[in-house]
Amino acid sequence: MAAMFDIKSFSQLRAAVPRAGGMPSPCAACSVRHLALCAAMEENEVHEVAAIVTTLEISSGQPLFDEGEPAVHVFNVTSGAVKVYKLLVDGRRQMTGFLFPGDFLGLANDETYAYSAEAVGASTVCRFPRGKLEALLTKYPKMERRLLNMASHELAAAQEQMLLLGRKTAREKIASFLLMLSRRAAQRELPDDPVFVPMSRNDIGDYLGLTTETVSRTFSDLKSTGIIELLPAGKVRLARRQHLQEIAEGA
Amino acid sequence: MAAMFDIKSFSQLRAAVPRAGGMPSPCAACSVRHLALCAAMEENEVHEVAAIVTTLEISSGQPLFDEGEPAVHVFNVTSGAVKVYKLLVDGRRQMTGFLFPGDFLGLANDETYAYSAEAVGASTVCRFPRGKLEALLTKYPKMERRLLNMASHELAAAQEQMLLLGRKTAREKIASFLLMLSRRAAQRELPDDPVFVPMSRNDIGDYLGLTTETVSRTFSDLKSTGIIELLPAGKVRLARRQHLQEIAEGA
DNA sequence: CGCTACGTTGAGAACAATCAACCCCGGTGG
DNA sequence: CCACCGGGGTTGATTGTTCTCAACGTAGCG
Repeated sequence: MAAMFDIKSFSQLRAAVPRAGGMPSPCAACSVRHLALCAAMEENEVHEVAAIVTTLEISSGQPLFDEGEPAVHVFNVTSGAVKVYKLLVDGRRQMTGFLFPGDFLGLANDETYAYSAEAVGASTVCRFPRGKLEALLTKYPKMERRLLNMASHELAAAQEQMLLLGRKTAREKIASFLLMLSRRAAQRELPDDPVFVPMSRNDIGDYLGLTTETVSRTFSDLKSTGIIELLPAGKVRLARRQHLQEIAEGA
Repeated sequence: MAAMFDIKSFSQLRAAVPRAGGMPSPCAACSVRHLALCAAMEENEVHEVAAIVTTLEISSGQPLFDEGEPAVHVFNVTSGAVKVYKLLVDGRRQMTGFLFPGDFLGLANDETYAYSAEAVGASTVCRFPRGKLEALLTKYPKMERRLLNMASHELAAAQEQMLLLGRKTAREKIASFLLMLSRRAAQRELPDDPVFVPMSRNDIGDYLGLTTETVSRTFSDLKSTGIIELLPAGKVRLARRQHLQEIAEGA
């Protein structure tokens, strides 16, 4: 298979953010506002968000923050993808999520981040100072409600992932993973059938609790059964989606 | 080993809730208020919570709700313990959490519960109609903030559990589990060294992504190494806590 | 007083991990 | 310009941890 990740094809994940350099309000033109925290805000209120936000361009592999650092910022992904993970002392890694445009990260009860985050391919995020965001949440309870909803969604996703990690076979894990990527792409109005898989086999393994080799073998296996097709540039066609769905559910 | 669970010893989990039958405000005397959602409320405000709450006595094994049911209520555990889990179609089960007094459950973005919940031993919970609680959250933003904090804590715990499920060995899982129980008991000012383990080997297995047999073998193994001691009535002494800690962290 | 549920232990099987070789592609520097 | 190098992916052979199947003990309950 061709390299799973290259910058050119990765651009398909980038939501277009048409704005002139130095424009004061990146939020007004934000293409993922309907998915993000800011969905709670009216047109005439977003400037208050814009006032505290910094837009950052993150190049591939660059960290946003590391586990244990003081949690001074929270983030919203606006283009590209971000992976978040935890490590054991001997280096074993568990990816706890892949985040796409509109997704939120950095919530911490503690004063430090509970996980590390880094860009998968070139990405952009908007960054909020934690204190200022909290002030905004206090001023706009509907924004806080929105955040609670997002956290609650995340919690449901985390529980689904626990089911996957604890009880599914390698085959079921990969099937679930591909369908999850497809569903999330559809939500963002990106191509969801030849679905774009921007992360490496190793990253996928660390997300699903498998090794690189098992991920690779399982892809090959699903391919040889005609359930998926591996296309160039990291795209995967879900040739028999219904069958894939059944595998994912453990049927 | 003696049965891991019996009603008599289970009573140690019950926080004393001294109140006369039919008293109007169970919340005023609630012994876990400082841990629960109501921690956000002042003395003179709890009656508003009491007005919408119903206190339920749940006997061992009785369900609170099942995955997929309309999510009309949310709950706060006040005594005993509750297990929450998800199922695959063929019956494989993943426990997504064990909840103790003060813990909250039933958050659902969707209109249906994303998981099932049932009592582990006789327990009591207080039940809120979802709509009325939401109204209260709107009236008292500090309560909503409290809920967000609780959700955020849960999220961190879920991520920790993903690390466990995806990357830890059986031995590491059991060590982590025992320490988690001990920590949570300490938070509730219950005995944390001979720690009380109220759930069955099977429940533990479904929480840790292991089989009953592996759980049992691993307990035996830790015991024969002198790291833990299995006491009657489901109590476990963490004889070498530091060592257990190192195992849990993967050292 | 047997029955059932739970726990323990053993033997063997199986799924995924590990160790290893190889390919392909892209980038780099001689 | 092309050979080298390194990262990612695939595939094979073997190992090993955990699962499965099975037997048995014990405690509590009807």
